[in-house]
Amino acid sequence: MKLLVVEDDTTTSTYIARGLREEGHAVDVVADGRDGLVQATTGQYDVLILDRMLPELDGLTLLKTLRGAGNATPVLLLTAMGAVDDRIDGLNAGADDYLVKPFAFGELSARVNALARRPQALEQETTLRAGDLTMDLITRRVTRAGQEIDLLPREFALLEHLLRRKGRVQTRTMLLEAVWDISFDPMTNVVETHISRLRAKVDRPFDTELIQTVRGAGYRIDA
Amino acid sequence: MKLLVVEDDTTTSTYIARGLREEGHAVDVVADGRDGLVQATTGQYDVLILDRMLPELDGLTLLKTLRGAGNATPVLLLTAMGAVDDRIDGLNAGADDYLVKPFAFGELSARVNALARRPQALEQETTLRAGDLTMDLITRRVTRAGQEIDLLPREFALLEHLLRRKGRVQTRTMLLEAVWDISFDPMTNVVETHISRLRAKVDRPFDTELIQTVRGAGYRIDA
DNA sequence: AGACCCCGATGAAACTGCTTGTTGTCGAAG
DNA sequence: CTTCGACAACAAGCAGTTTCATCGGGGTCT
Repeated sequence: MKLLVVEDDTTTSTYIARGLREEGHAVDVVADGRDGLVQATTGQYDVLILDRMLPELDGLTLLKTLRGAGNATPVLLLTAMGAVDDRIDGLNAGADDYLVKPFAFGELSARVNALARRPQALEQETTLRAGDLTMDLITRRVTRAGQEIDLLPREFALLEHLLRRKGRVQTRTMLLEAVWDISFDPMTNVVETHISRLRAKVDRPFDTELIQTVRGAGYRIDA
Repeated sequence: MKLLVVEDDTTTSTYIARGLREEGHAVDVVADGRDGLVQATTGQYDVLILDRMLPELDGLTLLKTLRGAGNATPVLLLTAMGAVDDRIDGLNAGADDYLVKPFAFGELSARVNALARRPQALEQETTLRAGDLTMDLITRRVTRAGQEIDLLPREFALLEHLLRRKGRVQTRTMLLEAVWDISFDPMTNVVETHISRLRAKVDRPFDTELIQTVRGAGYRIDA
């Protein structure tokens, strides 16, 4: 199993790394957040072990960035603080599990194994992603490249529908049915109108366009 | 170490109990929530292992009741569901850790030991916060920017509910269910009314607004 | 009586869908 | 190869509708 440890305290990181290697894993170690992000995005890891407090780039930010980029590698967050709030922040940021320092090595090992074993994307239900776009269905927040976008209810519904069938073309009829709940052609261009508005908020301010029109067929979202 | 297992599925409970006894712990087992509550409050346990779904009295309710009564025994929550939301609910209710079924015994053991080792009462969430707002659930005091705000009972309940799910949008229906305990639409604007009153006390006198309306969806609190 | 809460009315603001005019794309004819 | 026409998609403005905020009256419980 290939693991990445991002931890600035060398005492801790060598302790973790040695233990995991003894269990037969391939372990990479980096000491700051920026290197961590690079390494995490380029290497194919089974689990990331991430300290919350890091130089250069804080662990939570790193995690958010990673998730924002669509990376779903299981993350175990190490935190020095034990307050519930911190855990919640961690889970919200996209961590799959957390561990409060100090911890026994056996505990870390158990959790790492649990994470690797767990069928991924079991969580995902609450957040939809496409490229650098994130849509959180619970908080009802949409962000792209870290920037928050606020959408009107209909726009939100439309984007949600498109994201849920990412990559597949949705015809006007399908969209009318799903988002407007009408099964006849209203003889107007409601769909086009709303796609246009959605684009103005979601695509226009950024460099790559996520919402694509398939002429003669419909629309599709794709990274 | 003295442990209590509250679990209705006998297969699981005997599996857990046997394992823990082999490690030299004293283990009591009860099969429903009501017995669990009685046992937990009377016996002096080091850790409680609590199933989330229980007959008679649901695990989460049990936990809340226990915490409400000032009992700070570390609790490990077992949950069948893996969604982040459930974990957050669990942690909010006062759990110290959770474990998603199915799990390896070693994992359970590691966590139980970790909980017992951990200096207690470090958690005990009695205050909710959002930005410069503080809500103390014991003294029932709410302050913002150092200034005390007094709320009517319903307003207090509403704010508490929103704070407990900080960041997440709560629909009118959810609020009616949770704060008013009614599961039908009363066809009136009770919620809006109380939100309005709450805002007058909590937001209006200050510069940033914590209570946000998400048009077409509901309300959300956020710093 | 007092405190608290629900209700209905009212006005304001937000949202949506339509209309209209513009731009873009494709294919066939010149 | 270019031009033109038809059709598809887009964008902006406007107006009807829906949703929300606020207020005061009246009911209810203590």
